[in-house]
Amino acid sequence: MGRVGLTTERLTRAGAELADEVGFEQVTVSALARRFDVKVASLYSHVKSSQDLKTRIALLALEELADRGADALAGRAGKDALIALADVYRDYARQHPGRYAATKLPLTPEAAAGSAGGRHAEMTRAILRGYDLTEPDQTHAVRLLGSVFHGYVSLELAGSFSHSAPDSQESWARVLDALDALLRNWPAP
Amino acid sequence: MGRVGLTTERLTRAGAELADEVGFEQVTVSALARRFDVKVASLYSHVKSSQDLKTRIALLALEELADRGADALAGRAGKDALIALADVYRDYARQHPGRYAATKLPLTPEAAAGSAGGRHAEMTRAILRGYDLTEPDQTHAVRLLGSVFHGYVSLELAGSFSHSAPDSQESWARVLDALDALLRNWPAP
DNA sequence: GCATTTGCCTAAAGCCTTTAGGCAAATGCA
DNA sequence: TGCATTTGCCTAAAGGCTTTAGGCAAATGC
Repeated sequence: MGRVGLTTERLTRAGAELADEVGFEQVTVSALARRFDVKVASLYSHVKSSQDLKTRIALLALEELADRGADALAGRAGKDALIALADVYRDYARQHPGRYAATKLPLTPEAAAGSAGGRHAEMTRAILRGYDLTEPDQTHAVRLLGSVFHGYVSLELAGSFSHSAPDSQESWARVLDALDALLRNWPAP
Repeated sequence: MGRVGLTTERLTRAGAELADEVGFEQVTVSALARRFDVKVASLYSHVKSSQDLKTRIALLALEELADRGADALAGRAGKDALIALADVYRDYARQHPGRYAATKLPLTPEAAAGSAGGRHAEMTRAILRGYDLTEPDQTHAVRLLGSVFHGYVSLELAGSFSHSAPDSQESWARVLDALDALLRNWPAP
């Protein structure tokens, strides 16, 4: 057999596609080898371990997501920016459920440091500049927004909102309305 | 070897303990067999599969959590109730991380139907009776609260809030203050 | 053109899941 | 109490995923 041209990069991308197709949990070095029609052991020259592969997929997804967020935020402020960033997360999760799941993989401190995690936090802070919050409330608000985005998208993806009225899309819009109202009217301690 | 007294019930409870010790992902039929000092195959008379075991642990955790919630809600209303239920989730997740992770296991529709999931939704609705919301805003608010509880607790458990000031405990309190304010002042569409 | 590097392969060990079939302890019933 | 049945745990075995070691041939570099 000739060479297929395996690469850490290609394996990571293919792993991300595989995750979207079968779920992040089901991403396996074996499945990836099958996809390239190559023996399993061959992959171990390019990724250290199954864990390493998953971490790389997570880092890729975090970067993609941060890139989309940056695009969406460009030129927007206030509620507009809030909705834009929120929709980036939700849309990404719906379009790429496996990759989105990957972003929730617990990272080692070193991996986290080299990840786009910081960019995500920074984007949320950027949104809050359109509101009138000072520290420490700004940090509390960052955490609240992160919780809502992550929580809502996770629950929606798990189907929690799909078996009752009203439509999840409608709740999403109203939840963002509510968050905007809350940020404009943040309670004093 | 004599009989150890394996039971679906005992396996489920031991599985939940194991989950809290090593993580829900690491709960394995093999590990459980080791814990009972019994051969792996023996467990298969009591649980159908590894998936079945995990589902049972998830259902157990959902029940425990609902029980705690019901206790906490008894005799409380308004912000008091909100904080009480929120703390139940957060405390449970901190005391029983493996069980908490189990509650996020995607369930089949049948399993979900027989689960305490309905009680959880009902408890959140009960809290909202202390505020002045009518449908469909009440449902939007239910989804928001669920998202915040789930999202905050997940992120906190993943360590997202542990490497920066202020303390997560403080953010939690202020986030609940903010939610209370929001519910008292829910924006019109 | 030859030496070195690189890429994928075979082999093998270890662990997890799951099914099949067996023996002995517990239980139930005369 | 004695015997039959059920029940509980065991051995055996097959199949899948992970990971390491060592080998050969294609690609690369001088």
